[in-house]
Amino acid sequence: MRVLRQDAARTRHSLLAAASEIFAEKGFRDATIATISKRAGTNVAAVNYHFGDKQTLYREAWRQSFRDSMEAHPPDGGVDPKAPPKQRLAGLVAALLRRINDKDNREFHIVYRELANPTGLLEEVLKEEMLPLRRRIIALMREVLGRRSSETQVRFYAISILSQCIIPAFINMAERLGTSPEGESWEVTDIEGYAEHVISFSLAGMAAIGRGTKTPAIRGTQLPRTDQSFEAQRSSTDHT
Amino acid sequence: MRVLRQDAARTRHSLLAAASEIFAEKGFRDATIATISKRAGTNVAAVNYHFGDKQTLYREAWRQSFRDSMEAHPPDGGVDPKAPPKQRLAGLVAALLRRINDKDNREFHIVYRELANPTGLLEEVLKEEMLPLRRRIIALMREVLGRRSSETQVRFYAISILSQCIIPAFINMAERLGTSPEGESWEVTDIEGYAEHVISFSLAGMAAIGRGTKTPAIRGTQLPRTDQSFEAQRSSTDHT
DNA sequence: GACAATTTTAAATGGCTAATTTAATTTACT
DNA sequence: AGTAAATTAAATTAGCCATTTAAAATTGTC
Repeated sequence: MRVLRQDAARTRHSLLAAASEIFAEKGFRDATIATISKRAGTNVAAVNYHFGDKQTLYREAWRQSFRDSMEAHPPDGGVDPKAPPKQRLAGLVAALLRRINDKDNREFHIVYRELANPTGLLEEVLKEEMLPLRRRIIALMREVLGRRSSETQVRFYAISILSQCIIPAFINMAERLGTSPEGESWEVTDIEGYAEHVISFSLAGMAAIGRGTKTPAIRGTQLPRTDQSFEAQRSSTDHT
Repeated sequence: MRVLRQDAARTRHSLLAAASEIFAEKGFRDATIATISKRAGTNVAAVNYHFGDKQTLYREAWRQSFRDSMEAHPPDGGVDPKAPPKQRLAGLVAALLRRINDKDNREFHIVYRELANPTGLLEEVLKEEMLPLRRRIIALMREVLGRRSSETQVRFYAISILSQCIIPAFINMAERLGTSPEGESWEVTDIEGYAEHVISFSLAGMAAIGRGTKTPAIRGTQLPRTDQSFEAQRSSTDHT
């Protein structure tokens, strides 16, 4: 009969931790079991002993990172669930920003690399964990916007807000490529300050919906539509 | 003495086109010369004959894609340079959105993969081509916001707008992973409609800056700061 | 404190992929 | 027709890694 041993649990944890780091740094393919077990301070065979194979380790590492991440930054941002919607939205934004930009966040980086080089290994896990987050955001947005707003409006506003929360992390990655000289970087160092900006910016933007379909400011800026954008593009002047 | 031949130019072009596609699909490492030359309809040796090595082909392919992309969607969005700032901003946003989300845009995808798996091969080229874009945006933002706005404010607003333009492309990638069920996708299919939303949303958000430092709506949503966030920079309030 | 299962280890196994070069052949241009 | 340019197929060269095995070490229990 199986007996759980102390040492086993310890190496299992080291492996998970190391795997999260390495997978976040290199993605599934470029991360080698050798590197991972080295950082974990164990033998290569340990991975297959404890997890069966690399793929399982990958999934488990992501799960672990996700749990850690959500625990460190609960999605309500510490705002009372009974607080008014706008305040809860502020909490959500702050939490999201803190979570994604937490330097200890491996989860985001793993997903990021998965997006660029899909392995398909996280499909189920992602579906399972991301959907509730989406529903939470949409529900909150609907509350803030009021029920006169359409489905697409709710989605567009949600996207606008989400995008602002995600981008600092992308910027950080881009900056690591060595683009942009001194003082001309997009990098966001003051996440808390930025969070305040996002909230004030977004609430003001959302308030516009209450003041009629379009603000006067918009009427002046009629979007010039280009020819190809009218009829669903016919493969923009393809030079075959 | 060297003579330029017709066939040479043709295969060179096919190679560039094929390379752009494949590099955009797979990134530098996973793209093989074999695949590229096959799609181009030439022999494997052709790459080395015409470009010397894979790396040069990579750089050239990106350059080509970038040129195509910028030509298809000029950054002013077709708005008269003498038009009022807000209108020019609308043009810039529309152009950016169209450019990034053009299904023929390889450039963006190549950079995207480069971010996840950096090769360092595009460093110079990127620096060279992206900086002017950044400066253009910042200058325009400063114009729209007026000169009472601080450096950080200008940057934050620019980031807010940029993020909204970039995200649809990221969403598309994420959706390709097969996450999110029917009708619960973040995907943006109507780019033109979304562009209008971004502009109205953002102009309203920016208008808030004129109405005092904070709108009444914000005062109610005091951000609960976490311990580690206090110390953090107070650069968000510096009116330079 | 010895036994048996659990865990760790070092070394070996097996398998796969790809850029680049060469030398021969074909093509295009004068 | 002749020659340099361009294409081709095949060979060359190079690298890297997950997993398994069998033996050694450890842990917990009786």
